[in-house]
Amino acid sequence: MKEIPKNYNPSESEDDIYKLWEESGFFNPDNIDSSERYCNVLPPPNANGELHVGHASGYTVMDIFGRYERMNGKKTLLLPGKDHAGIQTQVVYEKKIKKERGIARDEIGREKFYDEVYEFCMDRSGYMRSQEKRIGISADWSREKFSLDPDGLKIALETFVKMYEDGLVYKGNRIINWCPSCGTALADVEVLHKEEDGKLCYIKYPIKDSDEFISVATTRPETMLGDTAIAVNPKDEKYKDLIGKTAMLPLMNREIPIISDYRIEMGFGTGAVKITPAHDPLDWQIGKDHKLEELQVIDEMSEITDLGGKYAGQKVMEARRNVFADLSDLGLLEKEEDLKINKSICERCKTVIEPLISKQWFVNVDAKKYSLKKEAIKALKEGKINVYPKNFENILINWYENLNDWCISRQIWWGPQFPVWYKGEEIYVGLEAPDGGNPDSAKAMTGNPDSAKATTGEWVQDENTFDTWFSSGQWPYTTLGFPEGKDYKQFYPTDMMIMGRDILPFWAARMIMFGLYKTGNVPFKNLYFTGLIRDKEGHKFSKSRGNGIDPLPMIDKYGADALRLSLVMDTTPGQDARLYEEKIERFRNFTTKLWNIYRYSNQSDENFNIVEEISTEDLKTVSDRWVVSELQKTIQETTKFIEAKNISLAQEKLRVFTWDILADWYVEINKIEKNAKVLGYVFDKILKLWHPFIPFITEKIFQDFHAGKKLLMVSAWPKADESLIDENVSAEFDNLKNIITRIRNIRSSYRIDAAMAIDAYGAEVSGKEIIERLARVKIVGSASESGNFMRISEGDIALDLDIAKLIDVEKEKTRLQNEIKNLESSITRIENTLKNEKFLTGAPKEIIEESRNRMEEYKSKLETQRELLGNLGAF
RNA sequence: GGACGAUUAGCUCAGUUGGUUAGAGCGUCACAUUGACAUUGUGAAGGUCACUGGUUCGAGUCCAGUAUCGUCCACCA
Repeated sequence: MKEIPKNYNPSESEDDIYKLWEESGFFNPDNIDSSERYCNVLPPPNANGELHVGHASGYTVMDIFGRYERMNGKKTLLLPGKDHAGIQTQVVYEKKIKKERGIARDEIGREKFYDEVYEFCMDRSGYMRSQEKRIGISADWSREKFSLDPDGLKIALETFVKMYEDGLVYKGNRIINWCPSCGTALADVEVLHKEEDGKLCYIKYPIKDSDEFISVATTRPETMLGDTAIAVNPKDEKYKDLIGKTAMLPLMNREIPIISDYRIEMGFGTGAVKITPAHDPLDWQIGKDHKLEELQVIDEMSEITDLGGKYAGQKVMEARRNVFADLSDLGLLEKEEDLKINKSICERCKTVIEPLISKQWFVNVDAKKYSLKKEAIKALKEGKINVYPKNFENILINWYENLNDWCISRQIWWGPQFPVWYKGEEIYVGLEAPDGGNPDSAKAMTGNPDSAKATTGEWVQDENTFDTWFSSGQWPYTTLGFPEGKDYKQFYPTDMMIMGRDILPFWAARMIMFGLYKTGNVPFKNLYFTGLIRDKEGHKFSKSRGNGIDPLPMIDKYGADALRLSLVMDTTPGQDARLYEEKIERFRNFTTKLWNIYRYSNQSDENFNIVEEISTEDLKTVSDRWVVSELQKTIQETTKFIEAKNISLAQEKLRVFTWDILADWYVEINKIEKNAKVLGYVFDKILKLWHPFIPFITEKIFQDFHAGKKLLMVSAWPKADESLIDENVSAEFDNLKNIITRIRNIRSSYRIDAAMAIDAYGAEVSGKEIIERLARVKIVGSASESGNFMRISEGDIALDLDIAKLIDVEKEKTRLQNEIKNLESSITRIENTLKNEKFLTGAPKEIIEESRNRMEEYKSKLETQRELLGNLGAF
């Protein structure tokens, strides 16, 4: 007999198991012979850090589906990769060199900086890959991609060229979000809004040729230097007479018109607004519509420009104080109020955003020739993508409907440069530099992309780099090798995409738009959102809070399987879930349980082996038939739930079968009525059913039987054998089960010592030994005609328990009376339902039939209980 | 302001196309060391499914509204 330790030790075997899988070659779909395919291009984590629990959660879901499909015999590809993550990585690396070497990127220079960051990403990628393997993800590492790999990048840049030709991208002056710290423009989605305490400052602007004033309210007094109008709502009675007049801009002594615009809210502040088109998004819109001048008074370094008069050169905050003081001296400061203001901050470095006008590259998401957003909405509405959970489809559509043009140029160094060249006024867009060009001639950045316009007579490449999401939005087909790659041809459109709900607008939405535009097809057929993982109190994990759970120590301590279960069990797609150590521990306990079923099986029979097929002749007892029948139902239901992408319910079904049915009942009974073949058969099936969820322990056990000759990973997913489903066995087994439970109940409620066997009478009772053992009774003789016994019965099993001396008769009477009352009310309820004409005509036949049966069942139970109550009178 | 989500046992959460007496884990209480497992077993207590109305033979589930909490988007100068 094999010596099997009491507990499964994950850290001892997980690495070996993973190696076994990897060396088998079956992570690579080329080694699977099948006409069916399954592909999930994995979301590439940012190659600048390490794996966190959010990655682990996503990978677990991806791996569950991937392993399931592989066991179903499909050529299965989980394609891993890493993303260069432009701004974020640049920020991370700048911090690193600042800390370690005390230098800034300018001191290194663009080219060298780029090379260093590249090396850094390669290093981090390697580390992260090792972490990903520890989660157990069955990805094909031979195909691993990096977002700056030349092949994939070329495809992504070709898209830009195509979009340029189709008029879907343009370079233009628009107001953008400028991060003074990162020194780059940002897309709207890269800006966070944070509410803070601030001041609302009321300034009086004199009306020209009058001694009157008009008051405006602002949270940023310094921007008044760039005011080119004052706007009021046309319906505002208060200002009706002032529309069309001219105000004098204090400090600058500039004449500005008073205009009317419907976007001005009458109730807020004074109802009059200073308009600074160059430094506020709404003002910019209004300025465009009213053809106002745009005066840039703040530059990319957050300093006042020459247009700011005597404040030129001052930092924004400094200018604010000075403007404030000067207005105060002039008596033009009316008052100041406290106000909650919504500050825009950079997602990556948390610096306050400076809205300013800049010449940037934009994607026109609603172009005449091809509307990216409308095509995406259309595809969704046509049901080309199954979205899990379903309601996220509405969120996506809503997001598209509100989508504005997308700024894709960044003034950072880390990332792919625009395939655009300039010579004087000429512009060339294409993958290769035109003749005479010198693509390596990038110069130091000034923040103004126009500086790339060389005047030297040579072609000079645009210095801008792409927004990361421009390339990652194309990930599904760039990684597969659009349009001629073998993988593209066999795996696109992919089957599954899984991501956290927080990156829906960044990523899911863009992949759909790009996929449809470039390939004419959706990038994936199923889109599954996970919720966010939060801490025990429901807070988001964050570095500053220090409440994150690092997945790797958890794997060390409890095993990857336990972590996987804790991340996906009892969860709903798109719904946030909490994670904490006790929860992981609880699932570790489950793996121990599974292990011990295995251990028991070996101990009970020295030739124990797993068995793939079984026939009805092998089923000797009610319990055998019951457990095998229940197993078939479990196979059916588990499969059904996975197909419906409901992994949580699939696992719940399996857990109930494994723990409640198999371990707590069948294994206990098996100790008396041994049937190693049935046990081996059931065990084989649960190993397979559990494998996608907990791959390590299941494979480990499987290898104990197969010693590397066969892999559980590529074993066939079980199919239910309907001939083994016995519709009647459940009721039959329930009699046995219920009688045992009844006795246990009696023991518990009357405090009968668990160690003491209760004498009972009922010699011919079926399942005698099982009842004796599991309920700890001693059947000492036949039922007698008389005597102070408590009779219990379930179906055809009846026992007389000799416990008169041990129990409290009154208590038992009360219990029986209560049960009788419950049964009576249930019966009355069903009777009324069955009397209801509408129910009889409206409800399906099965339901009516079920109700009738249930009523019969209750009635027979009621009779028994009444009889028992009567018997008690004898005591 | 717009969109979306949540509200079910003390806590954390499941609950499939509407159909038994609404479930699990943890926690609590009582008992147990019986041939795997104390990382265990047995049993118990604990819920007017947020509220109001509607549809239906039948509602935790569908519809409308209300309340509270939360998320995202837009944004008030």
